[in-house]
Amino acid sequence: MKNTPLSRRERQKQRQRREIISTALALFSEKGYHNVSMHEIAEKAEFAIGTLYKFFSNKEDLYKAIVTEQSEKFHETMDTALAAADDEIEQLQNYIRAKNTIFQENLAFVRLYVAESRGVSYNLKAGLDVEMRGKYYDLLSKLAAVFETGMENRRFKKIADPYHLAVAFDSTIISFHLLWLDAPEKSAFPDNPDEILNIFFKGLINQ
Amino acid sequence: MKNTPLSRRERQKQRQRREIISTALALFSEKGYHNVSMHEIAEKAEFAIGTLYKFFSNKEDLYKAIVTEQSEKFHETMDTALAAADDEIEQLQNYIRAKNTIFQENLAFVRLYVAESRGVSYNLKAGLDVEMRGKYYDLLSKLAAVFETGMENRRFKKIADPYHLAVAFDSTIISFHLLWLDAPEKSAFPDNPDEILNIFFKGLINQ
Amino acid sequence: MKNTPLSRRERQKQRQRREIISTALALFSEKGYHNVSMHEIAEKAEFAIGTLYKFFSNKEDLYKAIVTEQSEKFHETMDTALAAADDEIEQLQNYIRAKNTIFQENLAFVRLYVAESRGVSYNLKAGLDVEMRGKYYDLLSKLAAVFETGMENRRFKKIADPYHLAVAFDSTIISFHLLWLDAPEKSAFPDNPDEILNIFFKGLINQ
Amino acid sequence: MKNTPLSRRERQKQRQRREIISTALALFSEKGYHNVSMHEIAEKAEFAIGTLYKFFSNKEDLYKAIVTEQSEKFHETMDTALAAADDEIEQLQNYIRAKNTIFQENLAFVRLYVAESRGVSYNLKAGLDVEMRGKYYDLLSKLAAVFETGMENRRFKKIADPYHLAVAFDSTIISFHLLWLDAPEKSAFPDNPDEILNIFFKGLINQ
DNA sequence: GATGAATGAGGTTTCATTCAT
DNA sequence: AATGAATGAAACCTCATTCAT
Repeated sequence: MKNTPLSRRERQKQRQRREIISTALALFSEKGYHNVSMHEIAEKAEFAIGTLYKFFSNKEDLYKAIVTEQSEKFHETMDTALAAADDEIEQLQNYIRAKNTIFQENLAFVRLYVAESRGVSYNLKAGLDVEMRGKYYDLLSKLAAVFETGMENRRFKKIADPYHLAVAFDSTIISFHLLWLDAPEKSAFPDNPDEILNIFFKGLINQ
Repeated sequence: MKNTPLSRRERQKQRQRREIISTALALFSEKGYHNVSMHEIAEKAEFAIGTLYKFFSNKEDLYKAIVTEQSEKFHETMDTALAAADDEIEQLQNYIRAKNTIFQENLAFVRLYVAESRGVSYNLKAGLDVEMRGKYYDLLSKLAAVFETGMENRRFKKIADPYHLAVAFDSTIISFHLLWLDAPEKSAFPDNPDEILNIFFKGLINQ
Repeated sequence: MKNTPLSRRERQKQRQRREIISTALALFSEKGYHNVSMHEIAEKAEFAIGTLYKFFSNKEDLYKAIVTEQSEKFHETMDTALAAADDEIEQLQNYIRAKNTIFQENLAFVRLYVAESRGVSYNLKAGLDVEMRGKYYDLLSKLAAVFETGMENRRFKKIADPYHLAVAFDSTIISFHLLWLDAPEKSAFPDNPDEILNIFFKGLINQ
Repeated sequence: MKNTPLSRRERQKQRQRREIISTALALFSEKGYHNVSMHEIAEKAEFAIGTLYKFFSNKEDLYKAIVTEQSEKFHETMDTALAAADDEIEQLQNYIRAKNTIFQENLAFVRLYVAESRGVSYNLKAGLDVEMRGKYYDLLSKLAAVFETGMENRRFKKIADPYHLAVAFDSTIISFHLLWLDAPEKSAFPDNPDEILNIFFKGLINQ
């Protein structure tokens, strides 16, 4: 991460930027974009309102910075997870585990991410939206490729279109997460990937 | 509760109420809760602003009314679908078909519903949230019961916890819908339930 | 002025509009556009801030309304003055008198008008400026026509370009007004047009 | 007052001060006082914002410095022009020429000066205003003295009060300048003083 | 002495809600 | 009972000014 040694000034600036982003993320995630005022963010982050505007030219810009930054982190992690194995089943296990980790470490962001990538995002004047969805579709395609390769390998049966499988697989993971978030008592956090893998691997029908 | 036929006055009032709700739904769904003003709703519905406040005591109340009303309609339909067959596979087919129909007939609401049921509802100062989730969990339980019964019947293999299966099944359907909504060119609308059923029924692994 | 009989509502609205314009004019004229806040106008006019925005969609709009309205009144009066006589000297006398009257009756506006039509108006995002200057040049042209006709009649000598004469004549009147406004003790208000006429009519040089 | 040669330090300071003033003048003149920020001035002048405040205690102070400095230069030039001849007609010619030169060499300032001397100075919390007007009236008095002397000499006819003549004469010159500034195509720049002199010297009326 | 990051008062504008008619 | 004019709290954002380094 350390590329060029930053001046003390520069490091201080980066720290402040992260401070603002982190405060804003917490508030947005808790109350929603429209229910958080710039004053509130400034106050909680212990900066003057003007300082926020030195870092982000307006509220939307701050929001986009949060989403972009985290989304990049997320997609990097997921890509790495898929690339860390050759075996398709291992790849799927990695995928689940990576998503679990991200989910647990960024609970605040998860809400925003879900809102943006799957839910309804009128808040943003397009652009961000489009970009994020693009990345999400890329990830789904990579996941689909795992299924496809597995089918070519004869490790997997050709039970459905690989892209559809990817959609089903990913949405199932997310659902488990959200379910747990909503009502931790209703289901254990799917720490062990096997429960999900079973659903897709074993086949429900008794022939 | 009072089943006496409604007076003309009363019927007129109901009609107006529905008119407002329908206009508000269209606008909220198109632009998002925070980007629609009460004035805009009043104008499009051709009522005076004061009239809106005769029916709904504030903006949030109107929003809740929309969500509640539609959500009731939705859950009734889904319950009926599950109850319309004894055979578990038929029940699952009905479930998919009912969800497809609702999705297509209430595209405007779907956006709101997804936002609400998926855990991303900052808009509401809690309360509604809880109630809707409760209903949603009830539905998931009924779906889980189908899987459970199927397992007891030996129609289904015990590959996973029935409730988890319900979550996976339902979220997969929703994902297909949202995927199609987002990018109709990327996937056909899942009119035929078989694609989804295959994913869960056949089992991916080649033994 | 009374074209169609206005409803009481409509008349009330017009009265309020005039009230706002008049308050804003007084404040702008006293302190300058940038030194008057919308809150200040609202308070002095005894309206809520929101009410101002019902009448004028923003601060600039209010400003333009003032300037446009008064400028129209001004140019109408001046046109009428020139048209009210055939005799060129009478026309010039009328011109002076009309300007005197307007000046005295609209002292507050005079400052703004001068600022806009002659001074430097960065305040406004063009448009208004252009239009007002256009009208002012039209008036100067009409005044020039009086000089030209007079020359053709042989009532006037061809001592200079008629348009230049018009400019000199008009600016002299304005200067007298402003001089008086600034320092009433330094010069009597030029109620009697003869002093100005003498300057242009009699010729300074003793041959 | 201290005429000792300035230290290098002192000279450097003067140079910086002039640099700031000149940059600010350019910006104020281009966009207007209220549409130029101290940051913008600092940046364009290549000083830190704090440095500006070392030279001028606030924005208004900077503005006053510009106006005062230029106005002194202006009045010196005009005084010199009037003093450079004994013959009244020559004096008037000099007056016109000097004003032309100043106008052309200080177009940026002219805009500000006009705003200030013409009575439309809301920008300043009084004070400057009064001083500048005083100087302007002094100049007018000197010009009036030329007319008065000319009348006593019998070079000029007593067609009007000398002070009034001075006002008319000066305002006519300014008008020609502004007219040219506004719409160069509508009138040639009055390089040759004769056109203006004719207007006042020859007398319009044919007897 | 110079710097420029930080401040926060104050500006414009929106919009949910009230209430006299 | 319906209306919609009026309200004003509160949002976003700018920028003159200060002061620690």
